Amino acid sequence: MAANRSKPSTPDSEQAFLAAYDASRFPRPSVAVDLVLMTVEEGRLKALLLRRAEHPAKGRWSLPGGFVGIDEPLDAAADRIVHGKAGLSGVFVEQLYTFGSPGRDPRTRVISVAHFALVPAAKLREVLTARTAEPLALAPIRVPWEGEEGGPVEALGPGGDEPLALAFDHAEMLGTAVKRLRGRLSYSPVGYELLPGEFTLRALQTIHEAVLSRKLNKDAFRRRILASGEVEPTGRLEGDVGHRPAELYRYRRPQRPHRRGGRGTS
Amino acid sequence: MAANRSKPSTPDSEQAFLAAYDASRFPRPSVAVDLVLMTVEEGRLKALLLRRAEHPAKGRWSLPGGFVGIDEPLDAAADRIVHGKAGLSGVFVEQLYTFGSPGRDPRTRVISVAHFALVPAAKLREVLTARTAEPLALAPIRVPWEGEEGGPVEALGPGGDEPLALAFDHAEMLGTAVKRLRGRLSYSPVGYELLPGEFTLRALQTIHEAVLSRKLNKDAFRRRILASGEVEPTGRLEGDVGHRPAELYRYRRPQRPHRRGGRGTS
DNA sequence: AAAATAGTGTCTATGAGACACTATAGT
DNA sequence: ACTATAGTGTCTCATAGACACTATTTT
Repeated sequence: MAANRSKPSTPDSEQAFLAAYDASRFPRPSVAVDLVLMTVEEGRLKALLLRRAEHPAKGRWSLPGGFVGIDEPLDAAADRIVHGKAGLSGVFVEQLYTFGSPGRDPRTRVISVAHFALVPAAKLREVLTARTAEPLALAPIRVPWEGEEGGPVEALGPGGDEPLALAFDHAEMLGTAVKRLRGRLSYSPVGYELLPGEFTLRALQTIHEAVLSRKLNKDAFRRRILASGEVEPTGRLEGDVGHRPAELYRYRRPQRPHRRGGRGTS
Repeated sequence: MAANRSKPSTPDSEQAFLAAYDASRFPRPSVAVDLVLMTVEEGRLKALLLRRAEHPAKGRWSLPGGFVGIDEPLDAAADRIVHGKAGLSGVFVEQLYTFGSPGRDPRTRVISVAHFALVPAAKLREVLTARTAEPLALAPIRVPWEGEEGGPVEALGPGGDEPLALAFDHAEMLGTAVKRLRGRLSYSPVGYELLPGEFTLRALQTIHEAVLSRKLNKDAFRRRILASGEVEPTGRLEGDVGHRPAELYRYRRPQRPHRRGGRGTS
């Protein structure tokens, strides 16, 4: 095992063990936060990527991220990336998984606490049009597995077919995010985070279908959503659609289900 | 924000951002792994705790843990704690959540990647009897919330009613572990990790009931488990039970569903 | 009027809870 | 024989898929 050399000779002793791992006497890793900013646009699941202009992994595409400040909570770091990098606010952010293989970053030992964020397509698209100077892309995700099997996924280029070269272990991070999102969708009202304030049930269904990569039954979907009580009709109808307009609904937030962590910092 | 002082004056630039966070120029946190070793014994969910003999949090009870070696993968560190601290092998270990509030450890900034592990009661009880020198306890967990609501939980003393004083944010870690375990149980064959190789369906049901903190329907439970194909009869019967003995079953591992992380390292 | 999608009613298949019943080892 | 639990068969209820049908707006 990798840690044997730093292990004391009395491995059964808690005190000796902790003492041997005295934080000030051993090298510490860097800790970063990476963000999987996801949306659904044109019926496809997409994620925000950034082309790396510098080494390491120069020219490859990576998730937005940054190192965690020594006095900064993890969720504050995640919010900082979301705000600073993308100018977004009020989006759903949740901790995802921590990636810590030695060698995942060639510079030094970097442990990255991946987060995922859900943003309505229009909001995320604004970021791209506002920041044309930066090499940003809203890349469609191709998921090579069914259900919640898991594993790395591909991000596709603007053509929509050729996969992009991803930096570090970011294909795995993306895959973990998709897996989590699929799991959430089944029992958690997380689809609304990807929609504007008012939406049609058809739009909500499209979100679900894009995330799950499978068609859903229209009738059963409507019944299930309406029965859940998560949604309430606004009385208004969508307009300009060339056919019968659907009613607009809004999400009834039960008690602000956006869990924005906030363990000690604003 | 906590990180503003280390933020460059051009926050829109990815390159400047990363450069400003150059890992070698800023203080790094310590990274630890803490383990929630859980079992079900006498129809109760229990966790392994350790009484801290030294500062900080001297005299309080804490989860077994340790710092992560600079070249050590996170899952290897978790295995090391499980093996070294408890002498256990072949148990189910899974990454849980990363806790990183500044101030959660009074010594220094410590970010802890919590893991949870599932161990059959007999196996975990052996550890306690083998290591009487160490202040270990297998504490019943009292969960003050329903379903998968989440939140901190209490660990109870040997009397089974008075709560133990827990160190750091370990009540939250325990709560997160219970929440995860409850979620898993519904759709993942994780209950078998808490049982010996052969078990009766009644024993499996007891596991489920203890984890979920609610009674389950006997008939529906049997039907569901048998229909799942996760289990196969051994043909043998339990013995010495003062009534009709139940048939013993064993878990049919489909393709070794124990996911033992292993991201790049053996 | 035609096109296109919104929205509703009904039938069916499936899975869980409820309940009653039979089966069997130990005392 | 009695007790306690194992194990089975059947009914009912809730939910999802399938399908047919009606409703309404734009062109």
